[in-house]
This record gives sequence, structure tokens and C-alpha cells, in this order.
Amino acid sequence: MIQKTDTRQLILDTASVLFHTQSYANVGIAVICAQAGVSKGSFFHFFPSKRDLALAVMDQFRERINASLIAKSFSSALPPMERLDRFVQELYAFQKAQTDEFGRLPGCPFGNLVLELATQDEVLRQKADGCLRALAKHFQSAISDAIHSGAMPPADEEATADAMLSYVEGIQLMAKARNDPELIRRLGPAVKSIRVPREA
Amino acid sequence: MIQKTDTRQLILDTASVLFHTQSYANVGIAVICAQAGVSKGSFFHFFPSKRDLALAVMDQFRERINASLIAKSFSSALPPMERLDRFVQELYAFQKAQTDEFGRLPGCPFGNLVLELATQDEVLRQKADGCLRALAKHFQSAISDAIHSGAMPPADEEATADAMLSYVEGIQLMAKARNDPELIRRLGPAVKSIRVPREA
DNA sequence: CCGCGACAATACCGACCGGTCTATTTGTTT
DNA sequence: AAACAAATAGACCGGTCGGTATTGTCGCGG
Repeated sequence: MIQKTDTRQLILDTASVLFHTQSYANVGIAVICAQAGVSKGSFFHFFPSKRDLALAVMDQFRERINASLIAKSFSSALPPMERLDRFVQELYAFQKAQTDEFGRLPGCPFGNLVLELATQDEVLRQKADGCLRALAKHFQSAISDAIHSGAMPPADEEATADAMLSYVEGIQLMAKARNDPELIRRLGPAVKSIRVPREA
Repeated sequence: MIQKTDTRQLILDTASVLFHTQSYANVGIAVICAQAGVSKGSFFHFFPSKRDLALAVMDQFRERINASLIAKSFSSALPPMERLDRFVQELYAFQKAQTDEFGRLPGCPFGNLVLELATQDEVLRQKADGCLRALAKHFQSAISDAIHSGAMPPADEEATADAMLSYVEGIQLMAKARNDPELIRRLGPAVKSIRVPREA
């Protein structure tokens, strides 16, 4: 039973790639099993349903992004505004690598799932929303640091964080529409220009 | 033959709503036909395939948006910066109305289709991309007017237009994730703060 | 009154969907 | 080696998918 988590992890990894590079609805359980070299019996042994798999996939995405993208960009050792630049650089590098590997720019895993499923499955919507909110928190702390260090004029920190994350999601959407990662590189740095003033 | 376009239009309208409020993959032809009160035979008489329907739906979306949202916002009679404000106001009103009607915030029809299908169907991707580029053109002309009238400092007009549209798509994505149209109202006006400087 | 093409209605097709079921293998424990 | 649960295998299920084929209905020009 040393392999206990191994098959489960294999399914998770395979599904991650397929959901990300294609879509949730278009990737069937049979395809995931075949790609992972696993039988359907095993699949349903580890995941009660396809939806539960999607939830697990999102959790894993979140962890991996935290361990790589976020760790590299939002380190408190960096000057706050530089974190934003670093983030969009890393984002560009990631989407570029994915495009080169799969031929298509896949975009943000959470954004994809949100637009595909948010109106159809409340549970999946909430999970994806939670992942995006976690991302926004990192923006918010960078913004807060920037404002308190004078690197950025005062602003509504929470709203500005949401706005910046929105922008980042938006440029990934546009880049996916054009299938061109360079858009992220050209438009990314402008994230620093976004500002939501305090109060209404 | 008076009804010639009637049935076709009925299918188109029904599919528009279903694709927008749910998704492409999750809405079958049978459901569209049932909802429209039309038989499958009629469907395939007017549309050779589901994909062709999707193309037609996007064209119709584009026309309708041009006739309403765009016409109301990007009128050259308005001061350029005010056009942007008007646009996000109209966008908020639209998404709010949709949310009240369907219980879920549906987001941007083009954005939805892009994230769902761009990696799977090149033809649909290009069509959606074309629709988004047309939208960006309106932003660009407003930006151009703003810069030449001194209402906005010089910038890369084309890139800034793309960036602003990205932002608009992004806030719709975030609003869909939270199922809350108020996010658009709070974050929308910040679109005016986005600026991509000239040259690299 | 005929025939012809536009449109409609529906039975039907193979493929695939998510999910269930039973049986068997495997590793661990005693 | 017996016993037991975790894990695996794959046939199988009802239902739905996009799409086809067939047939019927209708209005119109000859």
C-alpha cells in the first residue's frame, strides 16, 4: 500500500493537465483514466464523482501556484512594486511554456473553470472563487506594503487588489483568445497603473 | 415564406440565452430545440452543425452589443473619458439585470466562449477573437480622442485599448466567480487608470 | 391540378457520457 | 497460511450527445 496515494496522484495530475488545456465538460472520465493508465474502478475508488475530482484539482492547482508562482513573486523580501512585475513575468513565462508545449495558450486554470462552470455548479463556483480570493490576498499585501512605504499613493487596498487580479485574469483571457503569450508580456506591467481610490 | 427567418431567428435567440447563461458544451441541440419549440429537423435545416450555430450566435451578440451597449457608450458626441465611464455603467446595468433575471451573473458572452473553447476549436476561437478585437477598436478610438484632446497623457493607444478591454473582461470574470454584479460597479471606473506607455 | 422546393416532424444512428457492479488481485496482519 | 481490506480491472447501465434519414406538410409557380 505504499502506492496508496500514487494512483490517486496520477489521476489528479492527468486531470489537471487535461482540464487546463481543454475544459471540464470536454474531458471525460474515460479519457482521464486512459491517459493515466488507470482503470475506471480505480478512479471511482479514489473520487466519488467527477465533480469531486474537479474540487481536488483546484486544490492542487492552488497549492502548486502557491509553491511556485506566488513564492517566486510575492516574497516579502522584494520591494512591493517589484513583486507585481515579477508576478507578471512569471505568468508570462508560464503561459509561454504551456503554449510551446501544447500549441495553445491555456490561460488561468481558475478563470477557465469559473467561466465554464460558475453558472452551473454552485459548489465548484465557490471553490474557484475561494482560490481567486486567496490569490487576491497576495496582491493586497503587496499593495499594502507599497502604500505604507510610499511606493504607491493611497488607495482602497482590497478593491485595488481585486482590480489588479481582475486585470491579470483579463489579460490571460485576451491572450488565450489570440493564442499569443506575448500579449501578457506587453500588457502585464500596466497592472501597476491600476488604482481604485478609497471610499465611494 | 414569411416565416423563413422566423424559425431561424427563434433558434438563434434561444441558443444565445442558453449559451450565455450556461455554456456551449452543456447545452445540447435537443434542449435548444425544445426551448424554442422547434423540431430537430428544422434546426438542421437552418444550421449545418452546432458549431455553425455558435458562430451565428457570436455574430448576433456582436451586432446586438453594437446596437445597444456600444451605441450608448462610445458615441463620439460624449467626452472621451466619459465614454469609458458610461461603458462600465452600462455593463454593470446589463450584468445586474441578467443576474436578477437568471439568478446567476453570466459574464461576457465572448469571454465565456473563449475560455471554454479557444483551446479546442480554432474556428470558434478566431471568431470570438474577432469579436473582442472589434470591441477593442471602440476603446482605442476613445483613447485616441482622449489623448489628442489632452484628457489623457500620451500612451500606446492600441495596447492601452487591449489593456482596458482585458480589464473589463477580467472584472466580469471576477464578478461571475463571486456571482455579484456590485464588483463591476466598484471596480469598473478604475479602467480609466490603466495606461500602457509608448514603446518598449 | 400538378410538381417542386422550403420547411417541419420524428424515428433512428453510433458514440460517448458519468456512474455502478461484480469479480479479482494485491499487500498487510495475524 | 488464513483472513481481510485496499486497490484494480473491466463489463455493463440508462441516458444523452451531435447528426442523419425518412417522411410528411405546405404554399406557390407552371
